Amino acid sequence: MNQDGVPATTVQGALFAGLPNETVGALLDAASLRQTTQGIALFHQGDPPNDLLQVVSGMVKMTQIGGDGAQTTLRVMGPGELVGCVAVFQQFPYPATATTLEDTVLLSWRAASFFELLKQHPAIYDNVLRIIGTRAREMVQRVVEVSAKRAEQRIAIALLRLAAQTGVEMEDGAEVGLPITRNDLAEMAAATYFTVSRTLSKWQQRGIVKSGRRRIVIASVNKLTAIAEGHES
Amino acid sequence: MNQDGVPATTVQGALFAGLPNETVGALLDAASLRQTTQGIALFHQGDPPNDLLQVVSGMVKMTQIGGDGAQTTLRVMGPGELVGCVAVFQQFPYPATATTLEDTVLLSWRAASFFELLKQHPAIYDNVLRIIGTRAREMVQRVVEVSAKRAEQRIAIALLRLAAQTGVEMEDGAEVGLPITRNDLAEMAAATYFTVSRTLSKWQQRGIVKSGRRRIVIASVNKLTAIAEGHES
DNA sequence: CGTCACCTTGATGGATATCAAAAACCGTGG
DNA sequence: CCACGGTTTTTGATATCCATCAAGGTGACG
Repeated sequence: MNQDGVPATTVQGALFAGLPNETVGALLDAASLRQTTQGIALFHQGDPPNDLLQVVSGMVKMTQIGGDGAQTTLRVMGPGELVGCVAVFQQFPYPATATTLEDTVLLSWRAASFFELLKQHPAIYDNVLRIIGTRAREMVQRVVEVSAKRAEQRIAIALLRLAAQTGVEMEDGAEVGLPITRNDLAEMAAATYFTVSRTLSKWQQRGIVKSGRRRIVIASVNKLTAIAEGHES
Repeated sequence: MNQDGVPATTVQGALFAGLPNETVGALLDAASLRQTTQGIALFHQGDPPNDLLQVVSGMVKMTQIGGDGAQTTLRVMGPGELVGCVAVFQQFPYPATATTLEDTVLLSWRAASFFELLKQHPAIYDNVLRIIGTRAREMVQRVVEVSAKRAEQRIAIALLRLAAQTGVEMEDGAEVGLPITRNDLAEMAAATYFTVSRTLSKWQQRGIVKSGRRRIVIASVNKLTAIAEGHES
């Protein structure tokens, strides 16, 4: 891998944090590169967890589809994040489907070879533990949000999170850095796209956001944060 | 600890699974016993994560209280389960408050001494990783439930989960094994106790449950499961 | 037997989903 | 450049779920 043009010094992500160069090298040697276009499913909910993936560039969303057909987006993952890590370590079927939101490059390890690496380089354990622990805390956070907050707040939270992950500064605010439909946002916020549309319209009138087709600019992060926290007007 | 009357062979819980006797002994030696009555807070949301706890007997519930005062019960934990494990391993403030639901006995490790043990007995890592990974998967599950299901389904799910954790067989069904108020159930199901009361009344009329003051018996697990899965009448 | 905690039930309202229809937008192929 | 077709978005009307408010009932326990 190193000779593939990915020098170790540019490697980023919680998996590699604080590891000696030798271990980083071993990880990279065992990985393969995977490139995809937008809209590709990296794996499907229910598949056996054969591959551990790390986003190098691009974005991936994790969605679960319930028995009744309702889609829930669990999270959106960007560069440096591990996709499918809990499933791989626990050898459970992937609980959700991973879909690319744009052209995406990934590092990929076969589960078996990753376990091999873990055995040889126990230092990786710490990072894995940290990553999974962080994942657990994030999900706890989401449970509370969905349980206790109203749709408008959840939409604000989802938008702010997206902006933090992908936002690009504009002269008139922060624009979400990838094309996003009302429906995408609805799945992230546990609402319908009707409600999302109405909410964005209302915010636009108040000058909090500017939105177009597949495009949202946050004009006032402060006001949106206030809404997210329940300090409603 | 061994000499305190808790022979290693009776130790249970995912933390000890598969460990050599020597390691189990070291864990027990480093632990202290903690006994509490019902209704005691073991730690509070926001406290520094000083102690790792394992339930030996009894039940503990984890609740988070939001800025607006709304309580959400994240989960109920029984014998063998680790309370506060993610917070301790990540050294983050406890995200929720742990309260005993009945008289409870716990094993307790100070965070520092547990990390010491981890270093000396790396085999524990595997178990910790497994426990936290399982926690993460459970929380993902909950996100989907709360996002996509209706109140009646969530109540059914909460009841079935409680029965699985604490249920005792009766001649007329499975009784939830601890006193539980409508309000408790409401916090678990992200609903109000009014809705819980109405729902239980309806189910009682249909012969699915029998409920009294702080007491619920599931007369038909099958029917309740059908409701939980959305196969409504 | 009074008091407190818990539970039930009804009436009402608000938030949000659902249904319906049309408008805006965008890429594409003529 | 323009017309077309599909996707996305908006907006309105309505229905539904569930929270909220209000009032009283019921059981446990000192």
